[in-house]
Amino acid sequence: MNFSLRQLRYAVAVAQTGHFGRAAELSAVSQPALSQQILLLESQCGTAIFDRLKSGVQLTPFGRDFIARAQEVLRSAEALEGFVLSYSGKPNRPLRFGIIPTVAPYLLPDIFPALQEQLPDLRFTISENRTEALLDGLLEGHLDLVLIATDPPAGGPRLTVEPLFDDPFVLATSQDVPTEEPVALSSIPPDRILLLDEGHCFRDQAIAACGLDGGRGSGTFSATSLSTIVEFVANGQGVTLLPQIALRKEANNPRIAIHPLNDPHTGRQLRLAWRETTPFRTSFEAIADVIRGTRKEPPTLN
Amino acid sequence: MNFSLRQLRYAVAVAQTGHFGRAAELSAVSQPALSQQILLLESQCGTAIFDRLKSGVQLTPFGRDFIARAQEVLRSAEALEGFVLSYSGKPNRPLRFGIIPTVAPYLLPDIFPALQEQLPDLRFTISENRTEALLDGLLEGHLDLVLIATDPPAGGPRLTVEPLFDDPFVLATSQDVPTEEPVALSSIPPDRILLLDEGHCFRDQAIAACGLDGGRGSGTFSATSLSTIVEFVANGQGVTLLPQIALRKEANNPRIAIHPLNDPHTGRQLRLAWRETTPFRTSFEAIADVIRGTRKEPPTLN
DNA sequence: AGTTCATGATAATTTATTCTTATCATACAC
DNA sequence: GTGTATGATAAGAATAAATTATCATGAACT
Repeated sequence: MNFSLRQLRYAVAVAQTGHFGRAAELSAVSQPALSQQILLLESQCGTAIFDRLKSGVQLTPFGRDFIARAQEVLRSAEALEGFVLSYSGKPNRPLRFGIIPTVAPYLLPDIFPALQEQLPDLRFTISENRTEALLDGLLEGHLDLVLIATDPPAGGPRLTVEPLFDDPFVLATSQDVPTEEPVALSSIPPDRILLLDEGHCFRDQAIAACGLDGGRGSGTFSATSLSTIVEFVANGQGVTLLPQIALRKEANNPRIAIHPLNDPHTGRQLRLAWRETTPFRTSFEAIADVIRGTRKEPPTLN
Repeated sequence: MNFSLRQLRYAVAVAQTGHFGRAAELSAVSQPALSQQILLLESQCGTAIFDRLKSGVQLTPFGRDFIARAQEVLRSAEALEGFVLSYSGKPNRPLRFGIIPTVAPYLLPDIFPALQEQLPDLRFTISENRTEALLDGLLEGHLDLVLIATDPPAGGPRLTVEPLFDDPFVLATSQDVPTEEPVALSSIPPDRILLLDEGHCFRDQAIAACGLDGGRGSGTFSATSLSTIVEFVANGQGVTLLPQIALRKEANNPRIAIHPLNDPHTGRQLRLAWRETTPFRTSFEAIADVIRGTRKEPPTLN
């Protein structure tokens, strides 16, 4: 009792055509090949499925039940095959694209139109979340692709990380604070530096860049967006680091001043990450290219 | 896209054990054999089903859906296999046994207890009908086995016919009709011979034995059982042929007389018939043996 | 750091399965 | 009869799938 899907397909073909020769043709094999498999199947069943009559091939009473159940097997096998086909190659559903909050508002205006123009077959569902949540979503299968600014930790299903470009940091102060440029981060009083909430990678990066003690929390500030921080800065409540990509939007604020840092390597690297085992690797690589392309074509303000 | 049940079974085994080696053991194959099939399956899918981590094997998001559907395929395949197993070998349901009316009341008292004793695993549903209806039922699948007294016609699914024993005919007359024995059938006035309704094979056989013109119907008689005919005979309305197996019952009637025929070969042969392609051939052959056995063991009267 | 162990992948070979072509057997039609 | 249609059978070639042996890699533990 060890039939194969192939045997079932042959048997159903015979049942449908009522003719071994035509069933073989339908199955794109020679008639003896099909005959042999049917014979084998019948011997495995211990009884005949078909009555070979001169007037044509008919189902035995056993065969009627057998074929009905065999069709059920084939139906579910076809459902599986359809699922696989729909999944492989080009995605047939919106790609779930997660982006960290310190990137999304600044990059999306560039990359979303570019993606729609250059990869019109792809659709997207964008979600904004912190790095950890994004990586979880990736591993759980809730997300297909994430844009982050750190190297994901090992452990768990492996990820492919595709670097996009570097994003240097600059210092934002209120307009009325005189500063010589380029600024040395070490010259800034630690308690003047405004940071995002815990959990934002940009907070950790800013802490590292300024050589601060991460454990200390001023506690009085709570900001989940750079725009909010910029408002604090504009009101003279302190200074902050900003990633360069944020400048086009945030530097419009006339009440703040932007200052380059004396260490030009202070910054972050933006990257795409996806499950190494994704079916959409090719699409993701194309997306990375498109995103890199947006850095050149529209000459950024900053 | 041409996966096999075997590949699906391997994949489900890996999903269940989370371990290629144990999955191979469970599937009773070597680990490389299973690995190869999984790899092949994944390449057919165009994407990975499993993430091979050091901490164990996990399903990819795609793999979760894939395995769920694969299990559905395997479930229906197992249902088919279960059906086949339940069908093959010993029948697991009552065998539908059809018997012609001129045999059933006379043979059943012998063979039913014998079958129950000698083949206790088998159960029966007995139905009484004329030959043509029985053969139809056999071909339609409503009956498994029939006991008839003629050679079934060719055409339609082929039947296996297993002869049981000969059943000679005798003449029944009313008690007050003096007759010299053995009787020559030709000596009987045709219009004195009482016959069963159309469609009973025994009617045709009696007509043939007496050399009558089958077309002619006396019209005034309508009898569907030999017992009724015997009552007619007892009342002096004519004579009839009786099969020997009927005598034990019918010859108890004190108002009739039984006379052997001068041609000892006049009679019928009882036979079992079943579909050549039945799964129960072995059981049917055993049944034939049991029925033949009943002719010897209980020494029949006359 | 180096060693060992566990685990899955890979390679080479053998074994099973499934195909193909050619041919046969049988019933039916004319 | 003779030809035609149909499914079964035979023999050998082609594929598919198994086996054993070995490798590669990362984790665990001296």
